Amino acid sequence: MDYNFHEIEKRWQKYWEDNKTFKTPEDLTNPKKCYILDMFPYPSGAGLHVGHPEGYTATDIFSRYKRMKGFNVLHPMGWDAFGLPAEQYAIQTGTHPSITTNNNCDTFRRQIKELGLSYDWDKEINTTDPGYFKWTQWIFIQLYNTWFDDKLQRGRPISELKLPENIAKLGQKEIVKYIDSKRLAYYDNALVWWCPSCRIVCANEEVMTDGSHEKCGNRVEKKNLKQWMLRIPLYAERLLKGIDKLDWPEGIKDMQRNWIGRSTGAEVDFKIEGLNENLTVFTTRPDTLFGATYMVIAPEHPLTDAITIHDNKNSVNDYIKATSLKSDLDRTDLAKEKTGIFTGRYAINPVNKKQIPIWVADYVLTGYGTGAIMAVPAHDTRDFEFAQKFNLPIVCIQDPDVSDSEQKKRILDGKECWTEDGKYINSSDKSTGIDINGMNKDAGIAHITRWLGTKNLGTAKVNYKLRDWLFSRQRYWGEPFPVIHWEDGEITAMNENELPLELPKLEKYLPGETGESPLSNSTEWLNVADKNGRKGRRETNTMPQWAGSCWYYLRFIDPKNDKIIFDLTKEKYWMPVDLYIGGAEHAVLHLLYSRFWHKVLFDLGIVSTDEPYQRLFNQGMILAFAYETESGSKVSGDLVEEREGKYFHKETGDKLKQIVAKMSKSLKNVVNPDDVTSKYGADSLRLYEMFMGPLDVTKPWDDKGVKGVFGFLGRTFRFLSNPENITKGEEDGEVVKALHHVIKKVEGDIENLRFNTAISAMMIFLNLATKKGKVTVDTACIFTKVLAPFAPHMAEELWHLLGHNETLSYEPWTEFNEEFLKEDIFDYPVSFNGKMRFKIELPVNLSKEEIIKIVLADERAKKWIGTATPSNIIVVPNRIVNIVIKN
RNA sequence: GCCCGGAUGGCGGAAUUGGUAGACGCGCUGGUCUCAAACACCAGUGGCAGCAAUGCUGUGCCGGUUCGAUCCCGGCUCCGGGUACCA
Repeated sequence: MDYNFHEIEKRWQKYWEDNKTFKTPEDLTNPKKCYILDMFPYPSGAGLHVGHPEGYTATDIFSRYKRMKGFNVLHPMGWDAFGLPAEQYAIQTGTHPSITTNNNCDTFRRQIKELGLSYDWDKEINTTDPGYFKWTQWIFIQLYNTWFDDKLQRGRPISELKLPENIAKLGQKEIVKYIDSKRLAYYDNALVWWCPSCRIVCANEEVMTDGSHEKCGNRVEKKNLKQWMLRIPLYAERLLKGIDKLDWPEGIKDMQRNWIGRSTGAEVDFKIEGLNENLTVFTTRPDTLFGATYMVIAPEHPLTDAITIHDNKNSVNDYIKATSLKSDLDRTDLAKEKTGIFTGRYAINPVNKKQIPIWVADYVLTGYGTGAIMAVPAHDTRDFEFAQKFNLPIVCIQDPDVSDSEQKKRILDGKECWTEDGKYINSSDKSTGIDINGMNKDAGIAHITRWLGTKNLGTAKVNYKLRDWLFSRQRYWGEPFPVIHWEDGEITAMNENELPLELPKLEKYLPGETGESPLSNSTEWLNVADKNGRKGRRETNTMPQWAGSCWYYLRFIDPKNDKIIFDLTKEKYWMPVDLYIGGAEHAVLHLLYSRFWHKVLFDLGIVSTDEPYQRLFNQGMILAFAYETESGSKVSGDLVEEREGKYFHKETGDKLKQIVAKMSKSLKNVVNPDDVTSKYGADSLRLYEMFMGPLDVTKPWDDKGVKGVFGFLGRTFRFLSNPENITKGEEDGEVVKALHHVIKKVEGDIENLRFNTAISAMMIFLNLATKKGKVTVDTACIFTKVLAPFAPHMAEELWHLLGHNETLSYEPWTEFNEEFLKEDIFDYPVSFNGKMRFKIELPVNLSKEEIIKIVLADERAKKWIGTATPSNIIVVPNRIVNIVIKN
């Protein structure tokens, strides 16, 4: 029978849809549950890319396998549909973004269904649906009404916030100010990244290291605007600790840890000469205080003006002005030539009472630590560079642990920077009574920190790189904030029963040049009044795209609930997500934001788990072949021709080099899943994407590889669909062994997401079966089930041809039998000095002595031993025999 | 600079993480079928030498540990990802 994949796939897709085969079980008593989630796509106008099916097929295989293993499976799909492209299209054409979005969703849905992915479409969600974003707004209100109790390390309702007595006395305005200062969501002036091209504010995370906007590549600027911010740093410690328990790739965990950027040290107070103020610095190396020869404050530091003495005012102000004009790109420029200016004033080093100059320099950042540092040029590379440039003293206080005596001398003389450990020198002072000379780093830090504490000069302190999350965008196509700014300055959140707050229809979608969102054009929507006639204005910013994707996995559990965000019993049953697969580009942002919201919801008793995603896996990118000339210029794919495995330019005839690059329109090497499906079928596309290589690595698409798996599927179908090949009665022993081997291999590989080797094992089995010419019905059925998660359409068809009337989606997975896998004989490799020379078949239960005896008696062994005497013979049972001969 | 990851045939990749390197697939070569091609099927395929048996060599480079190293340790080179004046 021919492998008519078009007909087979269409028929089974219809069957699954008509029968709602993949409807999520309602019965929540099955203790085996599995929540398998994909990172839901942004439905772009271009349709599905071959990168999408990679992750989707992986979760689909896992889902289908778990169903056969008797699990209740939740496997949903939806659309992260707020976003800039639909809005920009609206600006150009006037088409409402919801129309564009719905069209794109239709395309995506059709394409995904054509891949035979086993989603429960009754659970489909769309972040732009008011029934969905009602609850996004609702969560924002929860954040607004939550404060973080530092002692208990958890979020609590704002109603439980106790007012300090001194605040309570100050009156309503100060009380509100105090409460607002504790809310997880707050509204404030913020120096923000502004993309003049997109006319939009960007989060720190959306600005690339070269100062360009992630979305459009144009350069961003700083702008001071009123913005909504979320206090994610309060959860830094929880977010950091939570990472340890997660079954995530170590690399991703490291990236999150680095992003959170915890560092321990101390805050130290320095007295300022002639000012009744302390200058507080944060340092990770309080032990190096004796080497602190100057101090630096950020240009934006609040004390800058007070510290600068009269004579230096002009020069310092000029410097501050110059740095503020610098874009951050220049400020973090590669050259990083340090600049700075002396304030004219001195601080007192607490450990030795020495006067040290205070400088202003932009290599000290205002947003980290206290915005001021003590500079230890001998042991910090940045300070060293600065001190050299401005001729500031460099005092070495650690005897470097280096063997090179010249280098050692340079370091001791302050001519070279030493950042490693070493025993302290020059680190004692009679007037203060401290002496850490001879100690090493750990002891020194502990000693000095303790001393600072007892003298009230400083305290141990932990700092994080993680900053407040800028949460508003000057955009139309996003969730409106459920808040009102009243004319008297009060800000209130809307009542939960007034949600959702929908977007107004607009004539024009273009944002203002000044940073005003397009919503400010909609006066009717914008202006409100309360029952007392007090006038107010709605927030014109909208939420960033992260908002909808921060919690969608929760709504999937109960997507149609219009009474509450989700049913708590259902949440308790399904959470946490057991497997989450998506691209590594979300390693920090989405996953960190999402974990933050989840923890807040957990603290408020809304969710039952502390972490949302128990197991995470990142699929690698799929690249494509591209071609370039010897000089390295790229050649479009349609201008390349292949001759005898070599590549040439069709027009110039030049020899071309095959390289691997991202798929791009300009290189004409974009692979469209629709083309692959129509040529080879969805099962082939699925199988190829899984067979290309390990799921997590980047790998190039190769059309010829699709043909390979297509051939395998064709052979499988032709063999198993032919009744002549299917027999009754006892199965051949070798086939039984191979069958159980493939069951075991596939099972283990699916659990570990190693689909490429699972497929290879199935190929090996089929090769054996075709060689044998026939298999029993039982074997055919079992192998069909093994294949089912990977090539579900064909497996259903075979299952049907083998005499079944129902879907095999819930057929119990056949457990492999270890008995069948046992070997009686092992083919021992015999090696001499580690080099394999010949093999010898021996029963598996022989003793070492017996093995040695038989091997040494072998003619081939005699040849290799010759006249020598083996000095040692190593026998590893059922592994190897190694004979050691010394010459 | 710092933090991760990687380097195995012509290509994608396997190897129970110390025990037969190159599974499986692609490509290539030869053959069967065909008027021919495509499809399908059979055989071969790391490199070098040899008609062959077989031998030598081989997992980015240098060195080490070991009876034995793709795997462990030390030192490099190159490639990919993240991040960056975070004190």
